Amino acid sequence: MTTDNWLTQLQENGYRLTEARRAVVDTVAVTNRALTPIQVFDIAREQDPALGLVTVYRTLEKLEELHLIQRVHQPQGCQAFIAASQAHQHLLLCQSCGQAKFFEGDDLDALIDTISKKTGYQIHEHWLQLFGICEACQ
Amino acid sequence: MTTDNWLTQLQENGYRLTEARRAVVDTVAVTNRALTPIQVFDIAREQDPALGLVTVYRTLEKLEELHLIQRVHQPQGCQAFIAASQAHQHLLLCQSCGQAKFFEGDDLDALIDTISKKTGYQIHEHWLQLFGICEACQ
DNA sequence: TTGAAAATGAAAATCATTTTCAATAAAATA
DNA sequence: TATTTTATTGAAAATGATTTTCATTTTCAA
Repeated sequence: MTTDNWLTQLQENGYRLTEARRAVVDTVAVTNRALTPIQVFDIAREQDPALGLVTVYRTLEKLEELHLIQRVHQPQGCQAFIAASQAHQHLLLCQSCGQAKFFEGDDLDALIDTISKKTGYQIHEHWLQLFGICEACQ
Repeated sequence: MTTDNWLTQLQENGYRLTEARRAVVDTVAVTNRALTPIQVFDIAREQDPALGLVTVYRTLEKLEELHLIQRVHQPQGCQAFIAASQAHQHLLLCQSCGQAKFFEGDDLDALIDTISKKTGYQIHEHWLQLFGICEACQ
């Protein structure tokens, strides 16, 4: 299970297992849409009412550092986080309900190669994100 | 010249031409890298020392609304703006000096079509951004 | 079981951005 | 050109998100 795996990872990296971290992990690991710190706070407090917003920030920071979550960039803002994709994948976001799906984007190599030759840039990284409407919302 | 064109556009949309706006436009229109409001402020004040940061924010807001500038998303933050591309283009950013170049990305249609069929999403928009090192910085 | 060290929440501090407001400047009108 | 209307301005205050500080609590290794 993702939750337990994340907790193990935290532990293996020298972080202690606490009620607050369990609540944050339980929240973010099982949600398939991007959540802002405040949203995580609101949800996670159902499990741990004593949880502080500061601890949410601190826990998200650690989860990001361990690449267990990643920041999601959107037109409305870039403060939200989501469980990170394992392999090199890209995000597809529903503009209606926020649901997120990851997909493979290896087809980009040719395009990147072309751009590299055309511009003279050495290209090291790429961001691709798709926005649309999921089946359920259509 | 881009600067004059932007000023004309502002005027045609009912906004007045002021020293402050000229300074902000002169700054952003000629810079080929993304600038944060504070950076715009620092540069534009050389031309108009009385310029206030608030006015920078307000002017950037109007320029974005007229699609003359666009927000640039980066790992370090998403507060920076750059002169917008005319056609549908994507950004290539130098991770060393920040220089930005636009490129065409029409090759994406096939990929997007595949993802759409695979996921059931209707895809309405896509973001693609490349990061690397420009020729001068290599 | 105990004690050192990490983690916590609350409050304060910081930083970016927005709002308020009285003074000023642009441009429409006379 | 002088006048008037109205948008625009900068400063200060307010806001909202995030970070830091700190005394207290909790975890976990010994």
